[in-house]
Amino acid sequence: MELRGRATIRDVAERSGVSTTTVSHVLNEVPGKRISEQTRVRVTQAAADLHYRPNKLAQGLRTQRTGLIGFLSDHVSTTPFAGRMILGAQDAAAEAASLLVLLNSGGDPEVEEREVEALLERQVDGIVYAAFYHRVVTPPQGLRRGPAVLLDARGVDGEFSSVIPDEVGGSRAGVEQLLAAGHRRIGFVNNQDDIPARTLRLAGYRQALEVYGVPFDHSLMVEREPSARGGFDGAMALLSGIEMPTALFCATDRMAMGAYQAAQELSLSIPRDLSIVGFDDQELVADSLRPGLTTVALPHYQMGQWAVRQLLEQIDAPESQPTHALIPCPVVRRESVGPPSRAVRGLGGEPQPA
Amino acid sequence: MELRGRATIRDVAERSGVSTTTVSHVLNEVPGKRISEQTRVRVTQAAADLHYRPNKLAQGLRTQRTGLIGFLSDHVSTTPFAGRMILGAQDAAAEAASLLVLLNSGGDPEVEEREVEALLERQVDGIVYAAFYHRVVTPPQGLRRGPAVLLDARGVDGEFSSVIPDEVGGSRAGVEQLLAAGHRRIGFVNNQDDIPARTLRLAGYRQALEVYGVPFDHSLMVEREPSARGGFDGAMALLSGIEMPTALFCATDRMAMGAYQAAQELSLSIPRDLSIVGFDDQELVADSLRPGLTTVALPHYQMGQWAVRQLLEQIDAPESQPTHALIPCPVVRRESVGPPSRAVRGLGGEPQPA
DNA sequence: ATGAAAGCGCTAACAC
DNA sequence: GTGTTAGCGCTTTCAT
Repeated sequence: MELRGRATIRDVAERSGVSTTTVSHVLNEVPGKRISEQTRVRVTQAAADLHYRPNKLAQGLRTQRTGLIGFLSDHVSTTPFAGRMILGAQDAAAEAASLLVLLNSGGDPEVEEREVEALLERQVDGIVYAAFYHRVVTPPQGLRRGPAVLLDARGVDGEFSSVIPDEVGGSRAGVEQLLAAGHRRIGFVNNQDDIPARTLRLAGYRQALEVYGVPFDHSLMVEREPSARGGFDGAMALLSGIEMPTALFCATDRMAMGAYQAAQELSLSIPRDLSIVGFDDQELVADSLRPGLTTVALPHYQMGQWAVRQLLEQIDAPESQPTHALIPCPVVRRESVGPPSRAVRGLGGEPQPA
Repeated sequence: MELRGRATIRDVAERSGVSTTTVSHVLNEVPGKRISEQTRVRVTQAAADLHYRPNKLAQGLRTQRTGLIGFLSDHVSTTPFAGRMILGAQDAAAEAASLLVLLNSGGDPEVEEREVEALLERQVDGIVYAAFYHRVVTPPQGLRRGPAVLLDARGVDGEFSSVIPDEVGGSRAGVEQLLAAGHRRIGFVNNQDDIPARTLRLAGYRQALEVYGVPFDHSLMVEREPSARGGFDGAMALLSGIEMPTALFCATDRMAMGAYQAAQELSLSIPRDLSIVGFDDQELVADSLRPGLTTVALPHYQMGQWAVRQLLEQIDAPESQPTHALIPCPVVRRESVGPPSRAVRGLGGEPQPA
């Protein structure tokens, strides 16, 4: 049976001896239409016999609803996080029998506009505009022409609904892991890039300290590029200081990986001599490190899900107001956090973990 | 301007004072239809004025060609490799003005069948069936009903066109890096899973040895789970042997990461005391390790591209024979390979690294 | 060089 | 309860 040669509603109508209207009524279970049990059975049977599947294209043309959702992103699909975001979006789409049409702009605004057009031409019901890391964006103009939601991004104005991770809360929770374990000198290896995460994660770090009554010490923070290299450098700088921190909070897992390398370089054992908490929960990294890295997870799946659910709502209620969601970032505990080492705390006397 | 309220071909026809037929001819540049320069201009102008964009749904209904390609996979989108595969597919699709419709089955065959149906209902022009690691699959029945290509997978019979990485060649090239650097005792930390990569990468390893006239030594190979943990264990086993290898070839980058950890544990410096080559080129890992990991890249982008290109060809030539492609796996040189350490080669007398 | 008419497969008023 | 008719927006013979 060829893609093209499928049974149509007419075939089903003929085989069951009724009109196409009736077939449509039966198969779509249109409410308010009373159909005799007999016909219902005959139609259903005929449809089954013929392996009839409605042509969604024709359906969409008629109903002005395609069950297609555009998923437009800059680099998202090549990013390790992307998958979970897309999966969340997909699952949410599936709840409404919708499918995702994927498109990558590579970050080029012109390409972006063209791609929005391509999506619109296909009569998608709405568009999710995704960024591959939390940032502020100016979405393509075309987005205004239909329902749209920003994923892992905030628009400059609040025009579109959007969903982003609760960086502050996540960061605070991460640092609190360290504080709760007894650490008071906690170095912060921050990302130097000018993105929301930088300031937000710093804010969370400060909040956590405040909760524990620990004064913020500027000399405990460094900013580097968000790579293993940057993390290594930053950690080295912090750990080579006069009064070495007993723990490090790293703005990304890759940086945390660099911090591990620095610890190794300095013959510091984790978590005995040094505790480390990361951010991102890049499984590939966090779970592969020895010991496993305690980190803060970015809720990509949930964000993807939220975006599509919100989009579907907007499609059904076109005049609704934009909503902005903040999804929590849960801490993922592994083995990189322990009590502070006496030696470096310089207090002496307390029992020391093996 | 609302999604729904877009200008139609009729609006353009009215505005330019011609029939919709003519508009269609002009806009689609139908060959053989001579249109006066005047009308052409008028139509083009009207279309531009109205921001006319054809409704692809209607077009597709009429032409039996939607410009939609189904991309169905098991777990692919949540996998770090997925992105490049999807991107390659997308780029190839773009060449034919087609879009990708993404679907994940989660590995459930029943879900898979349903999803193929969903794709078929949408009248996709063809389907790419992708696996998230190279393996042998029995594709869903529904796939037979239209053009389809297997990506990173081989069908049990050769029914569908398919594309997979040249594991043997890649593996050989990787090991040759080590041989060329002078290594002769090369440990192989293989993946224990029963998948094509296991035997194929072993075959490549043996081929490389053969080229250099080095006999295969069974005691130099271990098989472990393909994680950092497994790599650590495997490397430990090999490096603790009586005659320690001077280099390690690891079946995956994650395992290589474990091998780095083992080296650290044994105070072996890479590449001075031990050279390591991985497989996969998981950037996140390979590029973050210190020193950078020399590894063999899996050609995900190219495979994705090949799959869609092949699919498009099949769509245009429905009766063509299935083709099977093997895409080369290039070596990515970083800093984990050096000449063998004299000390561990067991020649004696040489100075020994700290 | 241009247009009328049919029809892709489906749904939705409105009849009966 | 079921059918007739029109039409979603487009392309494509076939006329003229």
